[in-house]
Amino acid sequence: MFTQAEENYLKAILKLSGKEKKSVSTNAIAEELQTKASSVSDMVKKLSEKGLIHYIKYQGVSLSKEGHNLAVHIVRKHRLWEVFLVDHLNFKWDEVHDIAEQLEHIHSLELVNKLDAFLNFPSHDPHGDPIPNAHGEFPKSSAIPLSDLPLKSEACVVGVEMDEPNFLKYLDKLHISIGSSIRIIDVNEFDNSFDIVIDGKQGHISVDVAKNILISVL
Amino acid sequence: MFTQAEENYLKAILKLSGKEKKSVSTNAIAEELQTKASSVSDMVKKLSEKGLIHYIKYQGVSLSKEGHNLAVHIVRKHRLWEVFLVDHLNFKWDEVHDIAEQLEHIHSLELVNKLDAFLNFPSHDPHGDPIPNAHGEFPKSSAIPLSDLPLKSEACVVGVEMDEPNFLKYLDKLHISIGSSIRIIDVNEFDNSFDIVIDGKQGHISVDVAKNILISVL
DNA sequence: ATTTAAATTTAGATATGCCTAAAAATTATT
DNA sequence: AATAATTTTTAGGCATATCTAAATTTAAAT
Repeated sequence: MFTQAEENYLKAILKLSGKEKKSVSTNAIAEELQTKASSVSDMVKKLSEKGLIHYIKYQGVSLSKEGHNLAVHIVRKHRLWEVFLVDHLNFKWDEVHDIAEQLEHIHSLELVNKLDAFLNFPSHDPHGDPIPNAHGEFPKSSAIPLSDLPLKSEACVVGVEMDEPNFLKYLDKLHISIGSSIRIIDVNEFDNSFDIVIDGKQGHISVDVAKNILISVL
Repeated sequence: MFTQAEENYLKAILKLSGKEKKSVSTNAIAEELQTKASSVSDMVKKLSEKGLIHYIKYQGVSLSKEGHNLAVHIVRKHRLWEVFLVDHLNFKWDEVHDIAEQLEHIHSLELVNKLDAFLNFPSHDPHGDPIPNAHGEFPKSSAIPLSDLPLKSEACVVGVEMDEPNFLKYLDKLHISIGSSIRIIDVNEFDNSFDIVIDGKQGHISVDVAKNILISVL
């Protein structure tokens, strides 16, 4: 069995290595986990000894097969619990992250799979993030950031890149939610901000917001 | 915030002090938590410094107001999660204890109360144990051990005193479950075993089993 | 009331996971 | 290529939570 600290490191490495599975630096992990590089060095040594990551001093780390599987499983748990919290306990999408951070460390394969079944095998969490299935496979998606959407093209909001409650609450205020229809009418050269239409109504957002909204072109 | 270790100690002290709230010995706690008396001494000192228990060296411990509230809250969480696991995820009553032991340490008052509402404010868990409400009040009950039931009186099974999977599975085999109607037809002097009738069918159980079945006289 | 036995506490170790500060290795700059 | 800047690692500490073994206190027995 693994500790919560170990699991959090694996999750961070999975996130940082991206789908290209690039090698991750000590500093990047420290930044992601809001800790010190020296602490990362310690932990990375331990994870390497346990065979969960590949690690060469000064060269960064990458997940081993086992480490990858474990990290994906934790992501699976996190996202399934988020679905439960929002769909069944009436939490809002900006309230569930911290609770799911705790729930993802509950150890019971049977629990995860029964929860999955109870939730009807959801493919995405309340933030539009893909949920890996029991075999660790992610549903494929063609989502791109709203900031990459060509002018005038109609698209559908399918997710967000950021879980910060303040960002999510801001989207609520803008009436942007998953499933919203969205279109860019104009890009303002001055600050790169966007004039948009959401579900028929006009609006205006910054690049930073546009970058963190994921859409699927219709 | 408190650590899981601290919470487990408080829960153990609550259990051992009983409703008479008697003082609990170091050794009893060590036995309950399957640890060493020296470890208990260390922890008890810490809990005392934090104001969660009253502690006089060599004289045992008792819960403070705050410690009692916290312990009851953990019991509340444990039992609510058990209801969720059995009623919604289709776990059997002998499978939920270990998972609930983990879930009880999730920190979020909102989560507990929303879970409570989702479950329709249950008064008892799958083992018949009373669930304290949001104010920490237990539903009152007149349950007694089956071993104390007078001969021939009809009673209803309302709970069990023990969560060990082997015991619970044995009850399943005997077709004894919460809600079963039960009656003692005879007590066998030789080994104090009981001849019983469960839901109309005859059976035979040991004292140890009878002591761990809670009933309510009709 | 001593002695013996049992329970409890302290002392000293160990393992985890984190920290600061200093050293070492790598990368960037001139 | 040598120096500077950055990154990463080591060294040494600290807090939690546990342990064994020894010392102490309380309770039981003669």
